[in-house]
Amino acid sequence: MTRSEENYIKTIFHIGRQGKEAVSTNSIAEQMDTKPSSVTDMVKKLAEKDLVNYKKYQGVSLTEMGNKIALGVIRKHRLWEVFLVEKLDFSWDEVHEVAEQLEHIKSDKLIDRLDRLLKYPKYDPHGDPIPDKDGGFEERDEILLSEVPVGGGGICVGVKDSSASFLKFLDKNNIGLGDHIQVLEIEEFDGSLLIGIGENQKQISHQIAANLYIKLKEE
Amino acid sequence: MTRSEENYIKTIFHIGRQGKEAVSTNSIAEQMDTKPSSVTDMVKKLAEKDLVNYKKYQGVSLTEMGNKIALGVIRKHRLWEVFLVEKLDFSWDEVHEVAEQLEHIKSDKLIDRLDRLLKYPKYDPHGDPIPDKDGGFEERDEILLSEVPVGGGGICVGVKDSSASFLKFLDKNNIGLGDHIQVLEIEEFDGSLLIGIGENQKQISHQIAANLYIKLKEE
DNA sequence: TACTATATTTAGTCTTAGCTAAATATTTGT
DNA sequence: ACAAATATTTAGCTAAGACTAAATATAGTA
Ligand SMILES: [Mn+2]
Ligand SMILES: [Mn+2]
Ligand SMILES: [Mn+2]
Ligand SMILES: [Mn+2]
Repeated sequence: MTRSEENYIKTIFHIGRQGKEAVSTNSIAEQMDTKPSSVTDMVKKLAEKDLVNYKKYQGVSLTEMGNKIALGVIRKHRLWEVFLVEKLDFSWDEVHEVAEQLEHIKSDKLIDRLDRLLKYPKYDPHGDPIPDKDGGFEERDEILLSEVPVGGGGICVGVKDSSASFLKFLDKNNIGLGDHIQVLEIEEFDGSLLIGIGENQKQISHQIAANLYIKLKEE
Repeated sequence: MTRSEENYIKTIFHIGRQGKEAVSTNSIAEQMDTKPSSVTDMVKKLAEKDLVNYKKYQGVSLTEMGNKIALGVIRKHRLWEVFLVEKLDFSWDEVHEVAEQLEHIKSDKLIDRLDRLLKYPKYDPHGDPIPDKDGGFEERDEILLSEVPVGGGGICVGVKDSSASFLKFLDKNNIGLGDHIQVLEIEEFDGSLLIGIGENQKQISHQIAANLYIKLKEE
């Protein structure tokens, strides 16, 4: 597997998660910041290697093998992100780019030992689950803060948008993973929310709420 | 800098160390397991970028800039090797291949933090010095065990050949960095040596002795 | 249903980094 | 000093992975 092939497979996996129809050529091109024609070329090569199912004009989906590889790359990406934060004191908005490179390093032993060093973490710094060696996931049932009704609440366990700008914004506003959040009011006018976070209260836009995952309080 | 360019620069640096004439096309090709014609192509490109001095048929040498880059890559390589051994319990014969990949990861912050995590090591697992951020070296005055006269000795501080097979051989024979070694006898016939190592005595071939660096006892 | 807009593929080109075979320069031995 | 051996470069080819422009298929709409 070349670096480029791995990036395609990973992208197809990510797009495929939400909405389970076949993934379109254009959506891959957009996500990878490349051109549709380049995608077509690569997709043909991946189909040749039995990593994707592909029928001209009908989009593409991962085969069993492709899925396995995607999960392997994602595992590496997220473990490296944990490493950068836990061992090298990177902040959560700095890790993605570096992990994008590190995810392509080839050594099973390296990744197993890294996993051990980090004490087998289940989630990465953005709250995304880390597949285990066999591709097994920890599915957490979580809900976007924007879906929580007034009076409800829970613990903030992840972000949907993990762009540096969003993450920095959260830092600036003292919102982080592990925080207890209550929805106190929802504004009719613009959908903004008044939330209780720890001891404090804050007004946040709908946009923000739509990018925070909440694990509802067990009852 | 592409990965390939970095590898060429690094190789030119290493060959240039021993014997300070210009480095020949063929020697680069041999070292990199590639063809002389490919080397010529790449060397032209590097000359274009002012990383090497190159005159047709006259060999090649690194410019100031090329030297800087070589030292940067070597620094990364050796720091990663230390990381693998110290933090992930790799053995010294397993680290090279992985470091060969890791040395091309691009992030100044990453390498600085790694350096800090490892407590600013001065030498890698094979006893090779690690350049600091500015390319500064710790030159140690060391000598091959094969050059030590009978009666002399010191501490084993490095290996010249760091192939896995040699390193495994040393492990098997309980010879490692930090060991105190005395030359007790040198056999006329085949140049083999009787050495005192710690409390024990051992017979080793000239070949072995010619690949162990010794720091002579201060007097 | 037919026309138009959009999505996708094809054809042809480019760059990087390799290769082989042939040409040319340098070095060595007599 | 010169011929032979060796080293190096040039010329031309290849594959991966991109791109643009043109062709074609699909989808949406009147
Ligand atoms: Mn990431
Ligand atoms: Mn990547
Ligand atoms: Mn992440
Ligand atoms: Mn080393």
